[in-house]
Amino acid sequence: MLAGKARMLDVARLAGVGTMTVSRVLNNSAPVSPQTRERVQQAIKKLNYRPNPFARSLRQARSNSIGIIVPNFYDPFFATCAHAISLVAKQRDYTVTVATSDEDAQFEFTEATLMVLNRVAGLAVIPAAMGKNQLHRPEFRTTRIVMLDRPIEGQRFSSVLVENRSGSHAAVKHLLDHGHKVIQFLGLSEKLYTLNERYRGYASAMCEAGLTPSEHFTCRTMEETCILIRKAISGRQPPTAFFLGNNLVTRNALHAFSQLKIKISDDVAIIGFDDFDMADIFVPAITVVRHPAQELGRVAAELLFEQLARKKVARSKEQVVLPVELVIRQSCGCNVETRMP
Amino acid sequence: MLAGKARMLDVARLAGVGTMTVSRVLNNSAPVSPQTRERVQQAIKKLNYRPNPFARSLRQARSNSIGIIVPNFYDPFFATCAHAISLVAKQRDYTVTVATSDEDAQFEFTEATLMVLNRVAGLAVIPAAMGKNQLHRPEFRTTRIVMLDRPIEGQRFSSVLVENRSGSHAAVKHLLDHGHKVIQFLGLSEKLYTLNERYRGYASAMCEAGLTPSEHFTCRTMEETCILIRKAISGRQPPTAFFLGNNLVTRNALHAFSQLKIKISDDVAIIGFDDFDMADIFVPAITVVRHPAQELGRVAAELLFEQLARKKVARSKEQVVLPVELVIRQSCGCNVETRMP
DNA sequence: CTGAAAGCGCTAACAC
DNA sequence: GTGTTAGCGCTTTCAG
Repeated sequence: MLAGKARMLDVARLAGVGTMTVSRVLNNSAPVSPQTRERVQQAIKKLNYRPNPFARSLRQARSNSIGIIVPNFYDPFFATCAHAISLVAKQRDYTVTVATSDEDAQFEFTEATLMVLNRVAGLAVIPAAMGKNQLHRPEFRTTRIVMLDRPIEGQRFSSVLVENRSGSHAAVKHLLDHGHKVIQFLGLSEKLYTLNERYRGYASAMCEAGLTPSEHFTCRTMEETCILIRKAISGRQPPTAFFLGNNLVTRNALHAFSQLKIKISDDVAIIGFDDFDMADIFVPAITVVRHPAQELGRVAAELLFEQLARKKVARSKEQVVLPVELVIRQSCGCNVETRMP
Repeated sequence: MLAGKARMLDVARLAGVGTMTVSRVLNNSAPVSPQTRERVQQAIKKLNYRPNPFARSLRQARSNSIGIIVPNFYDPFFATCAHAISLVAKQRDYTVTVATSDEDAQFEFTEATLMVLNRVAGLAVIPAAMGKNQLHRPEFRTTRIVMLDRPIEGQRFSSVLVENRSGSHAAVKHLLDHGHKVIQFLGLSEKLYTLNERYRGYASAMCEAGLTPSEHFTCRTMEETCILIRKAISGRQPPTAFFLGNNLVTRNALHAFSQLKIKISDDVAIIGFDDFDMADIFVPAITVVRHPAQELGRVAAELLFEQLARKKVARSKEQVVLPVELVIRQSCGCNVETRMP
């Protein structure tokens, strides 16, 4: 028998009960006697019955589906988060609809609106960096939303973040322990919450060591980064180490160093925030602060489902902050022996 | 006025028409006089009316949503394809639900079934490599499905592929032009369609040059790859160049070369299939055959929507094959000058 | 514990 | 061109 053809009425007839009893067995929404339940389940199996999700959603005015909005899918970090969220959703028999904001709060708003019109049960969002966030608008008042990676200021939304500051602090401390005195922070944009936090972690470590922080926040392209680094290197107090704010900055910086014939860990030491696929293969292997991307998605999804289980939209916002890990390889100056098979 | 509160009846009353007229204006499903249409549109706007997607789907027995199934999201190639598909879907006012198969045909089947039960209008799939494909089963007879990147043998499904053979042929030809005589092919698995095709392209180029192909198809881990390469290098006819079947193999091989202290382009030349994020930053920069991942997703999505527009499920299968591009950098032995900003 | 009736919001089919 | 009727398949409500 083909799935999706039988209706609830067919099941009810075969089991010799009313449709409501079938519905109750399916949803555990009211007690059903064990014998009746058994008969109904037999009938369901026999007919290969599956409830029609639209009829159900139409009646209940909400679907068994959650929405995910991330800036893009190119950044493996975002892709990994999205994947982790969808794993949890699958586990709970929810489907997932996805959309990307391209870091634009306006697009994010459009996508979120569309999802709400499609009656998603809730939303998991990595908020767009550009523009004014719109998710606090009244039309989302009744929508459960959880933020990942970046919080939204002064709002009701729960969020799951990572230890940006302490992670950066530890990384910079490691560079200081290697004897570096002039360490520069390279960021992507002042608009990004994570970059700002990481800068603070960096700055506090520098200050504690009695050193002056120095930063460039605009490593958006390889060209820009190259120019910035060249200028820094040829200055009066050339940095002997760099702390790179995220994987995009790391990418740009690596390119710049190669262009400028600067040898990493001979000429300068570096540590990046956010691990990436080739970090351990690079020569020298790049020391990084590792983001628990998978965990971030998982926890956010669980938080969302927790909220869905509650009757009312929560007024209080929860914040979960996940630990990060300093993965020491070679670019920091450590001489870690690499394994030979 | 909050969206999603007004019903079609409210609009009809305000406009002084029947609900069917509203429906017709909304769907362009039948002619409506300009004046009436105008009145209806005014009412829609005034009430901020949005049709209820569930009621619509319930009635039409299908949703305005397509499903995407890819092996995983970690591989940027898959993520990019998925993104490109969802862009097209958005353009056509379709929502997208996603799922991953983990390269397992059984999981793929489960996810596809779930999506069909959720009445997706169609499916875009990068078929799982492991296990016997299940998408030809009768329960999918009425489902529009388009395959990307990998076809399914002898089935009714349209697919969008890339020029695996000729791309590989060109890459190997390039290595031959550099004077290499012993070139080895490194693959990931014989189970992967793409790897097999690329091997054929490699082999034909070798044969045409009067040389013997030589391959290893099991570069699944860095350790395995390392052992294979070491053995090859220390053999009687050590390869002076390698052609790497996909980005995972390239990754493993790069790791192995670094472990074995083999200098790329000094000791051996390499070309990889599939561009990757750090390829141009590596020292030396890696020459690759570039996959048009974005294009692949776009074309597949358009093919799918074309099929959706047709009344009946197409019996004939179409195949689109997209060109690839040899991106010459340095690992092949070319001395391409890198730009300085 | 169980069932019958009503109706969620929309559109196909048929009037006019 | 337009309106009326019926019903998609389910669950809420209320009555037993």
